[in-house]
Amino acid sequence: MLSNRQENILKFIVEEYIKSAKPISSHQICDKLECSSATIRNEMVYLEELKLLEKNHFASGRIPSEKGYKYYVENLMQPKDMTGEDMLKLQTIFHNNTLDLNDTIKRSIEIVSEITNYTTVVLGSGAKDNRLKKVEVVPLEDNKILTMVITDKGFVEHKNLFLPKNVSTEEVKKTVDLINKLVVGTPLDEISEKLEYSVKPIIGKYVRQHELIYNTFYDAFSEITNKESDVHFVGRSNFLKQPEFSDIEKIKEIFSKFEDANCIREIAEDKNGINVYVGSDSELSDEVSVVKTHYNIDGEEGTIAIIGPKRMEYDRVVSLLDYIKSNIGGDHEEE
Amino acid sequence: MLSNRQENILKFIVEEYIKSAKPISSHQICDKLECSSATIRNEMVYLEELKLLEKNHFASGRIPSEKGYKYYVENLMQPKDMTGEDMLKLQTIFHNNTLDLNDTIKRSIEIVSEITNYTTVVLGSGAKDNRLKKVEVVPLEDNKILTMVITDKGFVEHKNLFLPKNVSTEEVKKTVDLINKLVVGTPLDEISEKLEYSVKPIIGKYVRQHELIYNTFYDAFSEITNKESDVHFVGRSNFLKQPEFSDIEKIKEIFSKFEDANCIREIAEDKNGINVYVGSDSELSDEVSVVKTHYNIDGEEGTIAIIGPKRMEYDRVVSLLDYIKSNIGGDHEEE
DNA sequence: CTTTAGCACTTCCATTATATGACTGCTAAA
DNA sequence: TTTAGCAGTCATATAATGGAAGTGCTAAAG
Repeated sequence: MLSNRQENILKFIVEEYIKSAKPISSHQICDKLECSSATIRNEMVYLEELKLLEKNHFASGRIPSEKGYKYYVENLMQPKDMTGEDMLKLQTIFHNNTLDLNDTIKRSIEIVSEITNYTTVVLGSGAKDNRLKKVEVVPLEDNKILTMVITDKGFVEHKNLFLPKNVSTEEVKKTVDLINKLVVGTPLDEISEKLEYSVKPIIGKYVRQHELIYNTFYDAFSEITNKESDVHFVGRSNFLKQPEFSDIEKIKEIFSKFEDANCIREIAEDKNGINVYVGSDSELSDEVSVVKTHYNIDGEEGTIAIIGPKRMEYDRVVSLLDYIKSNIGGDHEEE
Repeated sequence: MLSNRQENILKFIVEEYIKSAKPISSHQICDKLECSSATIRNEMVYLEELKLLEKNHFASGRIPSEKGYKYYVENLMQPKDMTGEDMLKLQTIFHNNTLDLNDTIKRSIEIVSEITNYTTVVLGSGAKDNRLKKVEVVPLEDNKILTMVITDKGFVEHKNLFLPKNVSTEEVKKTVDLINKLVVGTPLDEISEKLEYSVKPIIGKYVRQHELIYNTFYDAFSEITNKESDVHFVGRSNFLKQPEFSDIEKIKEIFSKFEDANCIREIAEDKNGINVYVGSDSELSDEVSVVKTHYNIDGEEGTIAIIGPKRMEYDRVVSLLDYIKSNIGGDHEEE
């Protein structure tokens, strides 16, 4: 258990280091807390024994360790009031009624990325658990047709297909009718299976060239349902602005993680509320922290995450995320 | 006019520098061309006077200048045979019949980025010149409806709308019918105008709550048509692998250009064939080169670009792009 | 028992000096 | 026209130096 003074020292060091990115000396602290630098030094030795603080070298000031950041986030951090400026910028998004949920979220994290200089991500949940609402085809010029798969949650996936020359649009329409009659309401991830045992056996009765058409649709479906959930990244290059990433090797490490979308998807499983993952807990790199939250608005779900250096303004980021979350929820109910 | 030997020297320097990223000395050259280093040095002085070569400092070897690269690309470069390995990787994409044009292109530039370690981009032309094929609404649960705008080229844009409580789906459908009757066939960029003078005046006769519904659609349309053409970037972080970008400031410059999608869009206007833009001609940065080409397959058009350091394997990149271009053209006609 | 002043000690960092290696430019001879 | 050879220039790596920053420890004071 830490004494009050020890907590104050830790809090000061974390917050000051977040601002300056430079190790904090005992002298800097004794100006704030009313005691001498020697006293502070004694306390710092204790905090270092608890692995809450670290030194770069023998005679450097202290910096927070990963454990120190965590202690700060869990015990010392106070919710930060948002500045009017930040609020104003976000409100122009929330009050724009022409935006749907996805766009609102995307725009707002763009703002967040811009004002904080961190990297932000939205991770749609994709359409895996959606159910098929309908399939539709629209004939375009020549032998080109547009195929659309529409889900109950309003997710649309489309694909332009080129019909083999000996297949008429009529035949395709019959297939589509059959699919709509038999498969609508099925969750997307069971579609392939259902096509195979409920459509395939009877399609031959109604449609000529059924093999070709069936295969085309089967392929289109499996491609659509395998489609990875969409990842919307903003402000990756903000990492370049952080002094602790002036080393090109660290940048490489982070960016290669970013290019691998799976890695981002892994950070999605989540508890309720807003969660902070410091350093190694982030699953991305020991050098970064992730603040994230899950949303579920009328069945559309996803994850919003803010990624920055461990030396991140946790209080500000948490309150921004909180603000966004409370605003996207009630968007359409206001009117 | 350069002598044969001078051209050989320039060619050797460019190609060797592309491989090694290190200034080329006269000694390296005289092993290849059969003469002494002193002779080479004399020639190099001449090439430097013509601004085809540069030095980093007094006693360094030579590196190609921007003008030198251009001379190389226009006069000295020979088409490079593709390696079997590169071809094989691309063919797995081209022979996959379930992919439509966009996906084929995206996948193939992903391959290119991977095998070359350069950055690649596809720039769809968007749907600006497309004509409206139809508008469709699908009622989802509660007061949520899915609105889709479909164009004659198979471009689909969709948006989830929340209906105000006092508006029924029937009313919306009437509006959609009206739009389909009156506006179909109009180029997307003229839609707003046409809505205003041909739909708005009469909608009041058929639809109750017409103001609300009309405005909702009007907004949705203008948002959809203003939507920027899609930009698909791959392998941005490949720049980090290039030794000339070990300086974080240069990386910042490039990456900030990449974040600004407009900047990419500017590189789109194009002559026929495959074009090489070295350094300042690239419009991105003096430090990079862009190799790009425009495609137009059955009305779907766009630009493919490969972005790398000036010290780029021009011959290889050109042949890759050539190969892709000749393969995406005839994709669906093979069957 | 806690706090403080003071000093010795450690490490970093920027500066300077030095040596080395890599090339070129030039001159004079082939 | 080509070549050999040498002096001159610059980058790079390494080592030496002096200071600045900040700690740990000790002993005295509160």
